[in-house]
Amino acid sequence: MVTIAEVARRAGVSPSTVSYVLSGKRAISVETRERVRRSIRELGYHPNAGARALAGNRSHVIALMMPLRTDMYLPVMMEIALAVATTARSHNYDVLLLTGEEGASAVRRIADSASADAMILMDVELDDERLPLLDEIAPPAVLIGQPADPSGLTCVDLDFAAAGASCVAHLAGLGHREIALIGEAPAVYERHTGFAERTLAGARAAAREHGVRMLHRPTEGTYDAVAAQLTRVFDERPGTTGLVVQNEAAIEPLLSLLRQQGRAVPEDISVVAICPEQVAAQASVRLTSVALPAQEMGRRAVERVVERLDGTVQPSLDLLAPELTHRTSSGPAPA
Amino acid sequence: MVTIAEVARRAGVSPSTVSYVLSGKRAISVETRERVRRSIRELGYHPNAGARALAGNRSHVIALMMPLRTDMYLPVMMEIALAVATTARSHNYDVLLLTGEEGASAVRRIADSASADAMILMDVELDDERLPLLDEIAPPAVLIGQPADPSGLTCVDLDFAAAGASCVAHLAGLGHREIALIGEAPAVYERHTGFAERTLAGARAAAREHGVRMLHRPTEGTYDAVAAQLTRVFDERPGTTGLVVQNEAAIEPLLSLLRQQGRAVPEDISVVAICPEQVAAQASVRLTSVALPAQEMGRRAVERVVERLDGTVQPSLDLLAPELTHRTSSGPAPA
DNA sequence: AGGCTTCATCGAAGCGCTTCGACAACTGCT
DNA sequence: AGCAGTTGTCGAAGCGCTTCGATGAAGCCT
Repeated sequence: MVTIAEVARRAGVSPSTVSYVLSGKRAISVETRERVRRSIRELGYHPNAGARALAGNRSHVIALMMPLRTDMYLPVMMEIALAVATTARSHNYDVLLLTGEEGASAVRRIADSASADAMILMDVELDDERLPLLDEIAPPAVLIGQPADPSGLTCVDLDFAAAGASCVAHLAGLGHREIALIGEAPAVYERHTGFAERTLAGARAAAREHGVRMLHRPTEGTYDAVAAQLTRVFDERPGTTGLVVQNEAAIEPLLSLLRQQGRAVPEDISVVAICPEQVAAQASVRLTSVALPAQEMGRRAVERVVERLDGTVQPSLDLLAPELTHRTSSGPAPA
Repeated sequence: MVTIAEVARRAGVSPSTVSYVLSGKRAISVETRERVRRSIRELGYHPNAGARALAGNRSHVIALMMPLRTDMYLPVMMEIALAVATTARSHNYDVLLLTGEEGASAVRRIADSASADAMILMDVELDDERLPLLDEIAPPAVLIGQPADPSGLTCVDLDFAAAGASCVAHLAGLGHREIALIGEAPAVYERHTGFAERTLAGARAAAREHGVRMLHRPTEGTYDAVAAQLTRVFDERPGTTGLVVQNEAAIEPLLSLLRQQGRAVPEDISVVAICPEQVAAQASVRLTSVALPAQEMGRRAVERVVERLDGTVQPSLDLLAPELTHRTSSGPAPA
């Protein structure tokens, strides 16, 4: 194992000088700096992480806590996690992956053991059990998602209310007067998941504003469940000409069912989805959609973390504006 | 911050005694042990990770390296990652998440800085650039996937050759005589990804053995690409009555297309997939499938790591036997 | 009873790094 | 010429833990 002492010896300086070259916390002459750098390169030196954490009081690690529920959105979560990890690396942090399984106690453990300098909590729920703990611990936390009361917290999230509204506005602008929101599984609403409720609220408000009638139908992602909900929609509101879908699993079944029923997209019925770009672009119909900017959220979360870590910025709510991309699944309402 | 010294003082013992209670490396009387434990509990003590790593020469961290390519299988990777993390926790390890982006140099960095006691490499390719490095570093590595030459390495993987074979055998057993393997994207084969090639080889061998004719058609996961490949299959071999699908993205488009073409599943055509259980069970037709045991692989990988870490076991190739579940998408070949 | 083990505990060293204060060598004033 | 300030470097302390050797007490044998 290569130590800082060996690097120092080879460069003809003291260990502390090497440390200062590495951290830049004191001025070092150009020649010395270069000599040290060369020595580091030639020996392939990487500072011992434990020693560095102990002496420096920072671990150079960001903890990433998965949601308590991992029954859904695996791809989205993975995308966020990858974005967090790569962005973190670009700021010289590593990422510790914590599962929801350990629950709130993981927050305590990581904080107490100084395993991480900061934490990112994914997919926080409106009333997340981990939140009260955040006040009691030293390392700053950034939330992906939005709890009921985000005051005093640093949050990054898509503005789901605006996303719901923009889907409705899009359809209204195309002349649709009766629409339905095909939502997440009922369980998601029952546990008051923030993003689902905010999307719904945003959509309802927009519907009111534009004088559009809107049904809300939560659904499981299975083919049969989607079929049942779709039938209900058209039974109750035969004049429905627009669908907003916020349920990744339901998308393909839905398109497939419409095809089977002889309802052409977008001639007879328009579909707007709230889902990852990739899903929208790869679906059997190229879907008009509001993107779920997973990567962007991961990236921003890390940037908020870094800011908190090396400046004294205020906690803030960072809502990404939804971007609706018009593809081929939506068009003017049939006459 | 609570230190071991405080725990010791409160329990009326020396710090070293507390350490021995924690590690169990020396005999401690029952009363002392209990007193120390109580003290730990009451103070909410968690050992400082950095100090522990430095003094003990083990970080209690397992590094999980994502594949170099992350363009695919995000849900599967996420499942593996979650299984790795939870299993690791149950053995008192944390997991450091490394992206492929950093490439092979991440192996060096983690080893040199002693950031992890072991590493798990996901989705290794036949000729993975990270492999040569593994010989040069101290921490043991476990691979998920199988390189060209697995000798001397500890690997965990589904037995894809057997998986391919069992799909073909299943169809052959139902009387099918002409089948097609709808595979991953061409790029996957071009870069010689192990699992895709082994599946193909296994399927081919089984086809030969059972006297079945088999076409192999790699395909992108888009609707249009699947449609094109499907057309080609039925043009070239109108007698095709069985499909093996190894391409998650292609599944729904495929089922949807068959429906549109008026080919009933499984009356006219049988479909067998190699995909995660959940996908097979939630598809628009309940698919006969060989499961991709993501969780099991993650779990096993950690167990191999732990074995390597605290015993001296030999490197080994751990191939999971494929399990084919018969659902409603496959049946007797039409007369 | 004296010497040997065994058991339970302690004290101190040291893991590799960061950081603080000290200091020598310059610089630029007056 | 003499002094204050600046710049570049060093030595040493100390971060909180593990572990090694030492030690005292207790139990066992002859």
